[in-house]
Amino acid sequence: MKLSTRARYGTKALLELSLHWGKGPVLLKDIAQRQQIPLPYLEHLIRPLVKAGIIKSARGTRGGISLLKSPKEVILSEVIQLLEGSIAPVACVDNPELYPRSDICVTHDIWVEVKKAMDRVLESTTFEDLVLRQKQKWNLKQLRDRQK
Amino acid sequence: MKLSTRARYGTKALLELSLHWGKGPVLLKDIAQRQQIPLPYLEHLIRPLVKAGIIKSARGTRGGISLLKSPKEVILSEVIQLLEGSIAPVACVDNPELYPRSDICVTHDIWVEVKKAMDRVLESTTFEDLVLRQKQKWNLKQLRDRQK
DNA sequence: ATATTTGTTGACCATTTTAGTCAACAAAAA
DNA sequence: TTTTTGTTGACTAAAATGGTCAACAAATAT
Repeated sequence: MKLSTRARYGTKALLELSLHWGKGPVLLKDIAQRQQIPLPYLEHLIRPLVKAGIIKSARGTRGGISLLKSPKEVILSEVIQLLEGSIAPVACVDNPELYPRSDICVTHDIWVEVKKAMDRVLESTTFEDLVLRQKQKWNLKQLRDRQK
Repeated sequence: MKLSTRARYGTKALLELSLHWGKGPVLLKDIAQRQQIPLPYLEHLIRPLVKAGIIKSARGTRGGISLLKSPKEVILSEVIQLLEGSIAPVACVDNPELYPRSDICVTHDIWVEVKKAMDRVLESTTFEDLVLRQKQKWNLKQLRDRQK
């Protein structure tokens, strides 16, 4: 039940972009370095995000990638779906019609509930939320560091 | 983020045992056939459940496996943990101490929330619940079938 | 122009995980 | 002592994961 690195790296990249929102494009190279992601791998990861219209990319000297939407409009569940595919714990949750017995299968119902519980968290989280949380964390850390 | 077959098969096997609770041991062969699980695979799957004291096994002519606890006392989250390991979507949720940056990492916090949401479902579900749901489903199905 | 800096694409690959299989064995009961 | 079951450990095929690499394309700077 682990999330793939695709989803983890991808959300981190989008968080970087969200923190940089409104300040022009960010270099893939820089994201890769700051988030410890192999650059050639990151190049592949962002592709579905470009396709989905969440980010755009530009080549050349002042290129890089940047958010197309406001962080407020980028929902975590959507991003995970793009990078990871469905988070349903079992395939029959997504298309019960393929699994003839799922209508009398009680474990099926439980996995539906688990997925809904995950969705409630992921659908209620935007990248604006993550940005706000991040800034709070940094403030707290500064306070802690000054105490020493 | 898919559950492994271990967890799926294992919970199905335990559901079979729960439905049979109080009526003596069930043959692995029968569980394997009813739930479409390869017998030699099932033999391996049940081992952690025996070790954990949830079921016991007996060899020989009137052997098989049977529940040691009442279905009411067997919690789904515990079973999943035994068969699948932690359901935490990322490893740093389980031991943040190994990941130095998790205290300032906001994605970490989200994964914690996702895990908690899953746990709320899995920890509140016992195999008695599953048995009751199963019997309700069967009743409904009978009613539906009579309508035809 | 052309050199440099970026992103794009597709093919490739090593490692790990998953989902089993198989054979030899052990114990209980008929 | 034969039959019926579960036990154990070694083994394996296939798929998924997590990348890498090379050739290319487009923007910008000179």
